[in-house]
Amino acid sequence: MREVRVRFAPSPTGALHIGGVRTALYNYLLARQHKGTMILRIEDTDQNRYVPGAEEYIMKSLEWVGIKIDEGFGVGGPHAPYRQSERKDIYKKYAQQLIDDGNAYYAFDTEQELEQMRERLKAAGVDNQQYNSITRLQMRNSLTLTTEELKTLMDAGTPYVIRLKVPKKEEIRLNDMIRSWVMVHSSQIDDKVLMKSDGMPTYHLANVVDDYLMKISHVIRGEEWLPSAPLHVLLYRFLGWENEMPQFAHLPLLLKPSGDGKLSKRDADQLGFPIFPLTWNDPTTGEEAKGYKESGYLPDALINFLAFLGWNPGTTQELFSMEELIDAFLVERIGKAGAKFDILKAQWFNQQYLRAKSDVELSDYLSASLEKENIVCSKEKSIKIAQLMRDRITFPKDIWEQGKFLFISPTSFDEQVATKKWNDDAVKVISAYKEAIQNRTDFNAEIAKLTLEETTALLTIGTGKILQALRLSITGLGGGPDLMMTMEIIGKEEVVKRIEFALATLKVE
RNA sequence: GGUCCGUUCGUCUAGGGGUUAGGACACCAGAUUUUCAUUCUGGUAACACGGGUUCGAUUCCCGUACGGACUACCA
Repeated sequence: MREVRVRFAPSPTGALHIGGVRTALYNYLLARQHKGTMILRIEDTDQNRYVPGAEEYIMKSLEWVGIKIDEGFGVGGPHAPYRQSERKDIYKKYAQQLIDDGNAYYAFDTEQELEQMRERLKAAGVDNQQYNSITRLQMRNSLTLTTEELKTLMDAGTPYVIRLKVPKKEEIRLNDMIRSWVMVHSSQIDDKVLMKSDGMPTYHLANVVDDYLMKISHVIRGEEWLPSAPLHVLLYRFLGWENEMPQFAHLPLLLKPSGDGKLSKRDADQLGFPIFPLTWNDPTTGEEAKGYKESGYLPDALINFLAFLGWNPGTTQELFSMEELIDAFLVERIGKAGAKFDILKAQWFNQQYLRAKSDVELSDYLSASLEKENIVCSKEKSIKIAQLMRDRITFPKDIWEQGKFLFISPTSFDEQVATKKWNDDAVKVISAYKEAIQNRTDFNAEIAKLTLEETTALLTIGTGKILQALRLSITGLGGGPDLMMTMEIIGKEEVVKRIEFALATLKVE
């Protein structure tokens, strides 16, 4: 196998879509597995769609999920520059070579003329209204114009494009690593524009030229490129690079959760989950789209989830670190069908990864939340809380959000629980219990429990009967983590105060 | 419309000519938790359809249906 060199080649037209992250991931896994090179190339040949900040965003996103770039944009390397807009002259040279060899030609048709052609063909009942081996003979291009006409147009500076001269009748085949042989007849491919009138190449030319020059060994990209892949094969051939042609792998698409179709930002917004790795402030619309990071997803969990969308190791193992993914990854095991995006599964992965964190790490998450709320809390206490909450959380912020009552006394009480559980027995026990713990000089979960048992035994009321009422009086809620530990964390003084407030506020129906 | 690609539980998928079609998420039930969550145990649930080939097809072939992608001087 030749040296593995793969590239991730996004367009800086906005934030990096989650599907793009998966594409980058698969490229990265292959590169790392073979001790190869991961290259980042910016495909910004469409000047109109360039969005400032997008390049920066892409790099930051890849960094966050743990995809390291070995060579390319922002890093440098032997094939710089890695921004296509800075490689104009290179493409021009190869476009010229294609023209010289008779594999491409100049075309002067205006937008209106192209439109007219399509209309005409449509009216004539032709299925394929494209610029091809037949229609090119009726258009204004260097194949139909005389040498003088051509010269006149050129001298006058008439805008033109360079089009590929696709052969009339030929079977073009391509061996895709995921789909095996794909065959397309050349009559189905149109004479694609290679160089635009603004002097920029189109994706097709730039892509093939760069992949060749950068010695790319595998092109792993989205399925949307499959229909034009034969065109790329043709370009490799015309340029004389067929032997250096990379291997192709066209990835199945990420589909929206309900119904079918490509996963879009709109779907994600509607269903309330992120579509971008990092929060993105769209400079054109001014809109802010929350990212996975800011929503509390851990990068490792996201990666694990994404890796399994369209790929699996063939075993029952589900949890994979990046290192394990690198080991296990196999392009051949990538599925063919599109995968629906299921945010619930992503959350499950997040939960798994969150739980694997140490108490100290979890307590750091809590500290971050507390800082925002201007609440001071000792490290020992926050570690205790982390231990208490660890099996109950999906996101880091849950420690705070589900444990607020540890810091804030209730001002209201769960009504349903109050009606059901707040009765004479409960009031009796809780009042006595309050007295009992007030008389204790020391206090912790163990003592809280013993005292409660003593109290209920004395009053001959089952502990279980009043426990929820006690919880209600202290937290205002009907459910939650271990109550004794909760009391220990809250502390005796505060527990007494809360019970007093509950006793004064809650009435027996 | 045309071209290309695809189709196994609701979802992600394993499997592959003869299997009780396996796992995970979700869902439901039971146990544990003096609550809720966790955890554990169990359960519901799938080979799109029609023809071939074959002793036998979910698996191979061909159609059909359905879905998707592409069909720009966008990538």
